[in-house]
Amino acid sequence: MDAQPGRSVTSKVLALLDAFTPAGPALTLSELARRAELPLPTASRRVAELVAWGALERGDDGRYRIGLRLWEVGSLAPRGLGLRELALPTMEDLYEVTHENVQLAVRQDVELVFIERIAGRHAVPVLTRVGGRFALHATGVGLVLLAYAPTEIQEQVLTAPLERYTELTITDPGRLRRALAEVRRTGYAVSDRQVTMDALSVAAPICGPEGAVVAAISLVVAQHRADPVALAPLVQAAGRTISRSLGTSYGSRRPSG
Amino acid sequence: MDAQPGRSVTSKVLALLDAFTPAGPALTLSELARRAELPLPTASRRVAELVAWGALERGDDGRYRIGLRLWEVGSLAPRGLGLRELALPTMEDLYEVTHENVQLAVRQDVELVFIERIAGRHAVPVLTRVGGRFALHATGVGLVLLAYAPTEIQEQVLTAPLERYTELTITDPGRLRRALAEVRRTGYAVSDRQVTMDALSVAAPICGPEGAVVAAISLVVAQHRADPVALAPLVQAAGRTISRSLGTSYGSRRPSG
DNA sequence: GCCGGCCTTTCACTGAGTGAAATAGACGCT
DNA sequence: AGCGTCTATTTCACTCAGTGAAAGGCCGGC
Repeated sequence: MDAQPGRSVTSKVLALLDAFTPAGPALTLSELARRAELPLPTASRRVAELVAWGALERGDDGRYRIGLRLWEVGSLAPRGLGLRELALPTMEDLYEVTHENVQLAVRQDVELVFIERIAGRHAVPVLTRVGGRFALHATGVGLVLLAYAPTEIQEQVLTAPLERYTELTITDPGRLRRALAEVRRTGYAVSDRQVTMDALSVAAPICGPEGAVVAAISLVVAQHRADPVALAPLVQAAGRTISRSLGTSYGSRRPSG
Repeated sequence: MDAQPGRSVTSKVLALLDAFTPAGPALTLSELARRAELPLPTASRRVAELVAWGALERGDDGRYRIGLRLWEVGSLAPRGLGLRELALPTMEDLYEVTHENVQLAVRQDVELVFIERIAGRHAVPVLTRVGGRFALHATGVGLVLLAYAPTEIQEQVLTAPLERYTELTITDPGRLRRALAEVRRTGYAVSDRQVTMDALSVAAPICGPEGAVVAAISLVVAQHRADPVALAPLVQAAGRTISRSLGTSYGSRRPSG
């Protein structure tokens, strides 16, 4: 083969799936090939197989989209829908009591992924999307997930530049390190206007059967009417409730994130 | 290669993903190889690549599960999370008004797939699972999806044996054909104790921008206190509301299901 | 000790996958 | 009609990624 050797067929197939993003969920074959860095004929053949299986779907407009079959398989992810199913009742309780945004997230490498969100119609608008990613160092859930992450992950985040979202975002590694220690000491995290200047979030850890932190839950409220200290026990209690349900089910053991 | 020629690498990778089911979401490599009908070394290599990418995750127990990365990609499916996001507010309204189970489903080939469910704590327990499949001929959503499906799909369902769930399940092709005509005439479907003897569901279609039926929404209520004729307008209105939001967004055009 | 599961590595073979090039359709502009 | 640019598919000869039988390694149970 003339192409750069060392590229497996599997990696090409996965690169095609990787080409889809929240910003561009519908792509032509050419776009797909460009993003996956594959020659057009190769992309054409792999895509045809993916469509035949249902991993991709071709719309009337000729563009390809992620297929329902892939969504079905994805829904079997324990850290995705599995976690959501267990957490949702508790999240709804938290929403009923506060009528504020409730968020559930897990860590994937050095980022967080939002698993579920209950957005009150009258609550602060949040820009997060279920299935979307975000940096660990700014949000409440992110601080919790980072505080309890393995050391090597923490170091990776602390040594890389910390993106600034507002003037209150922690971008100094030393300050972040102290903030994480505080999270571990108190058992909850507060992100005060570190993502947007109008919002504040309070987050607590969710633990798996072995006691390791596998997810985080948070309340996002309008900053001006927020009392983090009053909200913390509420969020922590929710976290503990979900941790308990995790202990009794959750497939079985925790996959290493 | 000694193996049966004609099996592409891609098909093997997809077969590995296919091995996971709601009943068995955590598999050892050997189980995985058996279900995908692959020799162990082959499965081992493909699985290693899938794990490296994040499509699969390996737990502390050595079992493989669907990975979060695959859930992320799956969440980009327009007919999955995309549809859910658009429909959820309306579904919540329907729930607030009735406090009964609200279900959202789409058709995939000759079955239906549940996209979302709001299950009231005090409502009839339903056995459906988000991401789960079901036959088209019994449920309310199924009857709607089948009534507006392409002729070849209808014929496929009508000529195959119709599984019986209760004594009221329609298993006669002629009767089913008449039921579907009635659905098309009235614009809604009623499944009266055709899945379980305690539940009744009323369903209405959801249409895409081109007018084609792309999904169905239903209320599932306890049979003894149900009044289908009273519920129908409510469900139909919800269906129309969601259809309207579909017209203005939904990525763009409808993929052929 | 020995067997039954697990899973990974070795090694020589070979056809599935390859991509440049050619083909062909679909649009827009002049 | 003619040209340019975008699409996507098909052809064809080459070759290396993928292959699986067999061997090796690692637990636990008996």
